[in-house]
Amino acid sequence: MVYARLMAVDREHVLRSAAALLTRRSTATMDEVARAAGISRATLHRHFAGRDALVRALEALCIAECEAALDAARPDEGPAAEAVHRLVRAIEPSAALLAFLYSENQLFEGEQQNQGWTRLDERLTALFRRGQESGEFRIDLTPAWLTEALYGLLTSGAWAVAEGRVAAKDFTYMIVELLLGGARRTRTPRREES
Amino acid sequence: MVYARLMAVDREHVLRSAAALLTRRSTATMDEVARAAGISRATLHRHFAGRDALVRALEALCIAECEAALDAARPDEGPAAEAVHRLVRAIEPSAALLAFLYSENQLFEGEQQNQGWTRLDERLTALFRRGQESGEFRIDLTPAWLTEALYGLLTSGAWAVAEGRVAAKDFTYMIVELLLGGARRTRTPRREES
DNA sequence: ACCATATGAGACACTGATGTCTCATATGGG
DNA sequence: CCCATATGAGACATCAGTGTCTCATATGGT
Repeated sequence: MVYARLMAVDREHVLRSAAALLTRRSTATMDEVARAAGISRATLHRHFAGRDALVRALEALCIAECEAALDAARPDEGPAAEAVHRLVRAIEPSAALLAFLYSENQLFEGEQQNQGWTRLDERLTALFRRGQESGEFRIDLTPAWLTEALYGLLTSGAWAVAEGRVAAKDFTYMIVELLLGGARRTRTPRREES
Repeated sequence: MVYARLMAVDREHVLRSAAALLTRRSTATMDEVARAAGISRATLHRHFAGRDALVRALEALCIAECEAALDAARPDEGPAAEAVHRLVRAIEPSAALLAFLYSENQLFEGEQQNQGWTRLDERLTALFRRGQESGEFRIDLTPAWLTEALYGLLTSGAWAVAEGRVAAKDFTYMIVELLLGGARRTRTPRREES
């Protein structure tokens, strides 16, 4: 297997372009995915057994990215609010892919869904819980709901940016400010801007 | 056409059960949709030319419901925050259907998408803008983003309830409080509870 | 130059869903 | 009772996407 380097098509690039395409049109065909990656359908099939395998690979990629973002955000350090801010900033590049997978609800109805999601949920939930216990966050919104809401805002944000309704540079700010501060005008409007 | 009353299958019921099913499994087949409504596939086809027509009908239904909810919420009366609260409460029964259509992004990529959505967007945007001009809402989050975020939170909320992660009775409270007040604990924690 | 491997192009069968049709039956008004 | 209509069941062709295969060609080490 010294010839492994002959593999001109790198899996990473294929997954990237597939993510970019499926984010826009979630019903794109395998042929379109292949062409978007600049390869033939046959080659695509050689790397990913089928559409299902491709989506699973994207799922794994997204989970890995989200976990990496979570690691980089150091969720256990400093004020929870700032940790959330770091997290959103770190997860932004993965938001579009997350939005695609979020709408692929068939991923979660099977008997054996990727346990990576529940691990992510737990870590996010823990972050919000920490914020509650430290007195930073209100306690009448459950950590589970805050986690779910974060997912929702990330997907909405990705969509809004893709549609041109929100400037890409405002992505993090809009999400963090809404998630933490809400729309009501009462206190600490800005600050901790990047 | 005196025999119109012979129509045993009422369109409304079919749309309702289709919405309920597609909300859970967005890839449900026409046969499943028919069976869920208690009719045969042939009859379903007699009422809706095809799957596309069915989704379009659901889209129209959802838009009508949302507009009715918006009307009932009296978005131009009283404080904008309370209007938002009334709106979310009124739109709650349609949230699941909204979530389904929201993920059906093919609806928005065609050249001629239902203009009802843009009308809804405009009315929601106007509500948030009114809140900003009255000094209730902060001005650094654009009305367009607040509108998009509301959609996102509604779909997340519907999903969370369906998954059992959030109690159905908390739906409105969780969404309104997060959208208006955010997660940060600083001021006016509860109040204006239903 | 040689050779192993990866790729592209295309053909092919298969599958699942869709849309259309027919016919028998049930329903309800006249 | 008669008849118009709606429905259910099923057959049927169609179609798009998928997965598999073959073969010719390109690529890049040796």
